[in-house]
Amino acid sequence: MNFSVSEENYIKSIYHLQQQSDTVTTNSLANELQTRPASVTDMLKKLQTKKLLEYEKYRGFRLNATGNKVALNIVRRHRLWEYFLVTKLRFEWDKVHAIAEDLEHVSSIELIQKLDNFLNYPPIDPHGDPIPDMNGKMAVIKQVSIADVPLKKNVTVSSVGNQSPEMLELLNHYHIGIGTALKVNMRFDFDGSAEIKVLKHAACILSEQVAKNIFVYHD
Amino acid sequence: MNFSVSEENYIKSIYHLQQQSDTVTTNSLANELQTRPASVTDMLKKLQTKKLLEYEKYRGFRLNATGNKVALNIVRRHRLWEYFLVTKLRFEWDKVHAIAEDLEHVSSIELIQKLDNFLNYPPIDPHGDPIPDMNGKMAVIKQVSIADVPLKKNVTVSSVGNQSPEMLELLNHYHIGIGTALKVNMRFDFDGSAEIKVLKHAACILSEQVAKNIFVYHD
DNA sequence: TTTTTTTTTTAGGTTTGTCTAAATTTTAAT
DNA sequence: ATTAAAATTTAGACAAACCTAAAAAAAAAA
Repeated sequence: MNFSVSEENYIKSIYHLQQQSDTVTTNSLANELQTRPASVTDMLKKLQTKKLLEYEKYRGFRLNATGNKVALNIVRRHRLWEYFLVTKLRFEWDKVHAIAEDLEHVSSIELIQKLDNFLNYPPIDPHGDPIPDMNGKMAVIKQVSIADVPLKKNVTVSSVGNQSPEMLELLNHYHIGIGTALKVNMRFDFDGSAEIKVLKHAACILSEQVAKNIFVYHD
Repeated sequence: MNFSVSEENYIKSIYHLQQQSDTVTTNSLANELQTRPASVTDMLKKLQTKKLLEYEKYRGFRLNATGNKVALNIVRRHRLWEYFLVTKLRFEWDKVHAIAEDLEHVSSIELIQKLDNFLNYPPIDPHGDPIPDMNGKMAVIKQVSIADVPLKKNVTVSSVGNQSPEMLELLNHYHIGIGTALKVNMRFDFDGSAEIKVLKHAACILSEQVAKNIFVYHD
């Protein structure tokens, strides 16, 4: 089934609000979408007719199994585009959300599959959130900072805590970005610094302050 | 200024129809957009208020300088996305139009600039049409087939005349695709076959039939 | 030059997604 | 348990983009 941009935005927002509280209220959704409660009620009726919601008047609502699947698909598209924008087009992390918000509504299934393949099936987006696969499954992610990851394990950078230009400068210098594969050779207890090795580049030392801000995942 | 998807589609279609005949008629535009003449008239009024058109009732219409700039920008987005879909996501040439039709309406300027940079500023899209630059300028393209290009010149594949699976198989085998840089080492008058060299691959011989179907450009 | 045909525009209606203001229901407070 | 406050829904409007049917203008034919 196919959904309008508006419908998709409602579905996605309901999904996000459900992560925090099981059922969602009209007001919170109106707030999330920067719209009016009356508009929300209108759309809820529509989504209910399309059988994506459990909804009882005045009682709140939640996505049913179908709605959840649809939501996960939208989230998948959003996060894949974010990953693309950061790793391929070299956008900075904080600039990609708005653009991905547009791109996510281009709903060709083949497009998204081929994009996923092109990006090498990344499990995590640049903000550290997991990317659902075709069936809506996402990896349960053991995301740790370089300060905590086991030594000698091959890991992949998933996100960075501090996005200041200064941090960016440092990361660029050491060839570290989202998706970079690296391993921690050793860690010095004296100051918490870590020696890391990025493929094809010389090993380098990161201070504890930096290490704590680089998050990685491993399988 | 920002335009709705509908407005953009009208602008783009007027631009395309103008390539053939200087002024455009209501009926031809309705036909191009698969819509009704009455709807076209409605939109023309709107585009006229937005000062993109020269339009006299019952007399036909055409884009003015501003409208033309807007149109070229949409064409630029469309063709860059087509190039992306074919060269990066490995879509076949005939499958990309519909998807690019959606992507072209995502109108972040920064997105398109970075995409252009990522793709290495391609001057020609996978159908052999020139890609306008930021200012709407496009290269006048000397597009020739491998059967006609001068020997020893560095050229880039811009499009392929025959898109059958058989042709694709052959091209893949020789590592030839849209954007591939190659040169023609020699050509045999006996049968019109050509020896070509693709970077990092062994030289190979293409029959005249194949050579005639591979179009290239050079600066 | 009339008449006929074709093209284009106007008039009025529909759908989607939004809004405001009023009514209703639920929740909280006295 | 009432009453007051907050949340939600209904009723009725509006803009964008489309539609059909009828009117008007231009082009073609007699």
